[in-house]
Formats: sequence, structure tokens, C-alpha cells
Amino acid sequence: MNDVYKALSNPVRREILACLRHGPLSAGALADRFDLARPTLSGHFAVLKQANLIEAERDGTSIVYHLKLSVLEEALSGAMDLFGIGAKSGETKIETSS
Amino acid sequence: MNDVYKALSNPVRREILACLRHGPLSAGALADRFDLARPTLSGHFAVLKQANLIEAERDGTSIVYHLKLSVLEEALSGAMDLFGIGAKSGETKIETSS
DNA sequence: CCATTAATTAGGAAAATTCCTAATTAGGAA
DNA sequence: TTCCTAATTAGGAATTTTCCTAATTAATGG
Repeated sequence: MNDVYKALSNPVRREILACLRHGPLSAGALADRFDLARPTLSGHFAVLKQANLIEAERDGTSIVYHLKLSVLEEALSGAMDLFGIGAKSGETKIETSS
Repeated sequence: MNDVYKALSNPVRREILACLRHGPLSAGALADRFDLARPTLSGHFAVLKQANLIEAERDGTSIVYHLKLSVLEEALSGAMDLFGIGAKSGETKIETSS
């Protein structure tokens, strides 16, 4: 959990997550959106991976990253719990599966 | 907003917030809960104050801190927005599938 | 005023973060 | 194989964070 907070503490990493919110992107496509060297972005990807917020998948020569929405969701609702914020409607009744 | 993420990135500061969730506490009472020197805690209070997550009020010789719940709430909702997580104001769409 | 208690500010050491360039790994095509 | 592109790892400089001790500010009581 601490890894998640650490990951979110950096603005570049938050922007990476925001980009991925619209769908998977390759490391290169992501890197193009920032004015930073590629290895720098690679480092940020590694931090996000370790926090379990994104996942990598190789596609030929490139590597595609995608958001792990459920982990992010859980982290934020965990934060709400920690601080005693009435997590709106309190219970997770989004379960449409039945 | 970046100040809020920075503030939350440290486990000691998160624990301070969690303590304050049960009600206001003086700097000393808070410091007693940690195995850290007082000036260290003072530094953490300053970071939380700058992020607007807590507020200080002098009471005689001591200083009482209290949580600014609304700011924390807003920050977390903002995060949910940024990452496209629905859990916002409760209602929203519950029937996403089928 | 002087002493005591509560808390902060000052200054600095150690560790972590951020970013860079250069070198390396890995896959695809000639 | 050899070349080329995509991405990472390695190593290091600059900056920021975290924590400490010592000194200072602030309120209260004798």
C-alpha cells in the first residue's frame, strides 16, 4: 500500500496513469507525451508496476502498458477508510454480475 | 493539489491524519504516538498544514491540530476523477453491464 | 522578572528521488 | 548473421526528503 502512495506522489506518474485511463499505450507512445528521456520514463513505469498500478505486455518489439483500475480503486477507497471519509454509499454494490 | 499528494506520500503523515480522524489533538499528544523527535513531528505538521489538510489552533500553551476533512475528501474525489473511477457522488451508473 | 512547559525554527547528515547519458537486451526484417 | 528499432538497465549528478540535536519563541505560574 505504501508503494501505491509513493507511486502517486509524483506528477509525471499521475499523468501516466491519467493517459492510460483512456486505454493501453506502448512505452514509446507514453514517452512521447512527456518532455523527458526514455530511460526516465522507464523508471517511472517500473515504479508504477511495483505498486501494481499498471501491467506490461509485450507486443512484438514494443511493450504495452495498461492500467489496473481495480487496484487503483481499492487504494483510493482504502484511503477513504483510513481517514474516515464516508465512502459515499459505503458499500460496493456495483456487482452487476448476477 | 500536488502538495496533497506529497503530504500523503509519507506513512508518518498518513498516520497523523488517521489519528486526527478521531478528533483534534495537541502537537504533544500527537508526537507521543510516534517514536520520533518532536521537531521531526513539527516538520510533518508543517507539511500537512501547507497541504491544507490540517489546521492549527493555539490553546494556552499548546497547539491543537484538527483535520480538514473536506479538503481530504475533495482531494480523493479529485484523484478518482483523474483516473476515471466512478465512485463519486454515489448515484452514477450502477447498471454498467448486461 | 525568572523558571517551566509546549512547540517551533535552524542547521546539517544520511538516504531517497529524479533525471540524465551510455550501454545493454530483445524482437523483427533483410 | 547483421542491422535497426523499442525498451530497459547501469551509473552517476543534482535535488529533495527525513530525521536528528541545539537554539529559539511563546504562554503560564511563582
